[in-house]
Amino acid sequence: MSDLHEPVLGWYDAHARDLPWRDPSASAWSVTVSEFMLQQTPVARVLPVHAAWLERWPTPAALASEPAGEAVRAWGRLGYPRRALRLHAAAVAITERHGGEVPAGYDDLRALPGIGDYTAAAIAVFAHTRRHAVLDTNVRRVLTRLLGARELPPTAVTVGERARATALLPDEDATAATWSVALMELGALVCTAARPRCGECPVADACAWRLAGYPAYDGPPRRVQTYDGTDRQCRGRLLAVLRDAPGQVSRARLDAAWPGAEQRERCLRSLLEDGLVIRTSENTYALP
DNA sequence: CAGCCGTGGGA
DNA sequence: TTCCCAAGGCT
Repeated sequence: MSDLHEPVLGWYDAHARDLPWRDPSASAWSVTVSEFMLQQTPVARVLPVHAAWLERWPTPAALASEPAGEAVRAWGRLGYPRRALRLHAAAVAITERHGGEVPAGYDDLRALPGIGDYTAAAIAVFAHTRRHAVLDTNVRRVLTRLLGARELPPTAVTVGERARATALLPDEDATAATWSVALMELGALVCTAARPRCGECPVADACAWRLAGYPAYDGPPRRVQTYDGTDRQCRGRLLAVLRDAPGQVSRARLDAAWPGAEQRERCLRSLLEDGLVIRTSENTYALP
């Protein structure tokens, strides 16, 4: 038992947020939906959409029985709407290949659309209490500071990071699961990317980064993605028109949503290629 | 594998 | 106001 376990688990017990997908009664499907929605979207914005989603589609089969466009519409403004498409596709696969039950094994989960290393581990651990390292951006930042004496982790997960995270897992499955969610929560609430609250950290005394005097990040520059005027913004505008309309939308309505014709054409084409939009007639479009 | 894929809120 | 994100995945 690492001497980090007790203080971190104790801190989590006292300070963890009461989130619906963490409730003991939460289904594996609820956890799955939350993990898709939380991919790059803050908790506060996920909460209401997650509740509405579970109310409408309490099981994977319920979602799978509806057109993918309904998932895109219900996704609302969470961003990255391809996630809605992938969640719908995952529901279909779960229904067809796993009898409607969210699989518990990492490999089965990893094979589902929209589920990468992080999400497969998260569902296996948080929904099925499996013992597996969960390496999200929060956990990576916490462990990098605590053990690596650096401010931020490298761009991609390294074998060393994974080995350290795995070696640090408590022996018991349930304790390991709580440990993983506790590290995530610590990263989200205390060991934040900017302005870490070391005064509130249960393992500040053991933190290699703090003990080294908080050396500044020295890796490759981390690019800030621009947004205004990009294809992402244009796609967002076009899709918002489709989402907010009950049925089909005329080409003119879409044209009015973005000024640049060339960029608008490119983006509409890419939305069609992604399957987020379908053409319903010569001059009308709709959600799939 | 670096770049692309949305969005709205906090500092 | 402007900047910087926030529980990734895919190609």
